[in-house]
Amino acid sequence: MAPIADIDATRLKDIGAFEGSLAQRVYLSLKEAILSLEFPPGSVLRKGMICDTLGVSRSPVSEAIARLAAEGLVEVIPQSATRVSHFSMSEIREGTFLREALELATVAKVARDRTEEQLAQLTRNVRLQSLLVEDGDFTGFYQADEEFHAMLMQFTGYTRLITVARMVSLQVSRARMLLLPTPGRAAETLEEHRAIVEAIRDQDPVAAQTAMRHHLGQLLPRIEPLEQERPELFSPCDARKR
Amino acid sequence: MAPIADIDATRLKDIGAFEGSLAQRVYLSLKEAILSLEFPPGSVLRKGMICDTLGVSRSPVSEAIARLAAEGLVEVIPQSATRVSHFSMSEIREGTFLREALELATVAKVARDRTEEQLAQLTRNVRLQSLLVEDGDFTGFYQADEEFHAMLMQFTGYTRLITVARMVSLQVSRARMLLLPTPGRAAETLEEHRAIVEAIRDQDPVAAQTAMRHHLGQLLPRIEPLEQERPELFSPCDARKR
DNA sequence: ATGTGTCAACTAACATGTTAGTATGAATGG
DNA sequence: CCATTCATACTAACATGTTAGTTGACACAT
Repeated sequence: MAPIADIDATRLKDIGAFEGSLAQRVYLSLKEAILSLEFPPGSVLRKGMICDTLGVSRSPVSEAIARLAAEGLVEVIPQSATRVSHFSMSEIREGTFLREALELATVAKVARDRTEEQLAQLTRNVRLQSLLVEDGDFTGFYQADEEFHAMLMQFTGYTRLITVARMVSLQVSRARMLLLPTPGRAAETLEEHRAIVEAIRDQDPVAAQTAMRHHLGQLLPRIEPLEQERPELFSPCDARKR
Repeated sequence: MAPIADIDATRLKDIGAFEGSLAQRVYLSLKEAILSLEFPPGSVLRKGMICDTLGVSRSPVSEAIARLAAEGLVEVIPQSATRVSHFSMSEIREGTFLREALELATVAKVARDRTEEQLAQLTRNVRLQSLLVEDGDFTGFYQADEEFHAMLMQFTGYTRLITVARMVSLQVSRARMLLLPTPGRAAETLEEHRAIVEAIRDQDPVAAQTAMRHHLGQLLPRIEPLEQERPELFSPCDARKR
């Protein structure tokens, strides 16, 4: 009768797998566990346990948690506890809004300023996606998809763009983990990517934005049903204790 | 001959003026000093000195500095020092790009979904701006300007939007401090705001975006000359030591 | 049985001690 | 006189000790 507020597991990826300062590595390890839903929404993070598991002191752990809190991945209740944030449909909607704003600006700029080399890279990526769809390699397709969008942002020449885009749509990325990819959807996605690349090829910013808007518009309707299907992952459903 | 890498002053606003945790207050105090250019770009932040000045220990100061580093306001050289970031024209350009992306999405949504009450608030704000221009109250006008944009973002119903917009254009805000407001520019700005509100009144998203794009486009050309006028504030000018 | 007050245990927040990496400058060799 | 080395001093990064606020359970009164 109490999976309501459960404790986190000790299956954090070892910090040796990452690089950078201790705090950075702890941050990445925790972030991965949260985004992969290995730490489910609502579960409690105990500093002491994390320190023991990872074999570090509380300083780097505190810094890591502070960053996660700033990004909204965890909620820290002062002097009491810190737990993994629940999903919130309003936050997810906001994330898609912000991401769309950035992606539209990105794709318009790239359509205007693209080089032949950049176009070739995009075309190559889409061809790779095509192969992966044929092979039914969804994991590979997911990666290629991510890379496609990252590539676009990189082509703007704005280095922080990817970082900001990742941050604003963190909740969306996490919710996306619950969506199992289907052959049909992957094929559709591929076509949407093709349309974007074609508009970029033609250096038509308006068409590129339209295609991107359509592409991004597919995600939210697929996430929304989750609120009914998995209500325990969302926030305002419970008036449990007290 | 060494204003090259100078030390920071002790004129931080007392943390008693802020609220929240110690770390939060230290963060706000430092941020204010950096954004107001009281800590000039390139100056070195010493943890010890900050601790003494503010009367706190290194923990909250470290957390505050970590946050400032994440936002790009300071650069920390591992094991060595942390200094206030220089201006970087490329970062400022990127900031304006990101801000424009967000403001355009914002204004389009508000133009679509606005209520009468929201329109009234915007109109009221613009009328206030008009008065302030007449009175030559530039400080007040600056605040009303900020409020105008904040209001728009608030009207979207997306709560993080303001935060994200502030963050991505932090460098721009800081650079803007070097621009002294002129009567002419304030009057122009007022007209641009009027155009935006009119498009929102007509619920015309495209016109609203056009007006907003024009409005935001005024800023960068006014910042760019600063790179020549105040080269010491910018980064890539020096190959000093070693 | 139920609402209330007290208390003990636990946590984040803060303070302080320790370590290790970097930069500076003096001493030395070319 | 200039380059190189090496020792020293200083810093951020990390570890650990301390404080104070919150929570939940239990006792007790109603």
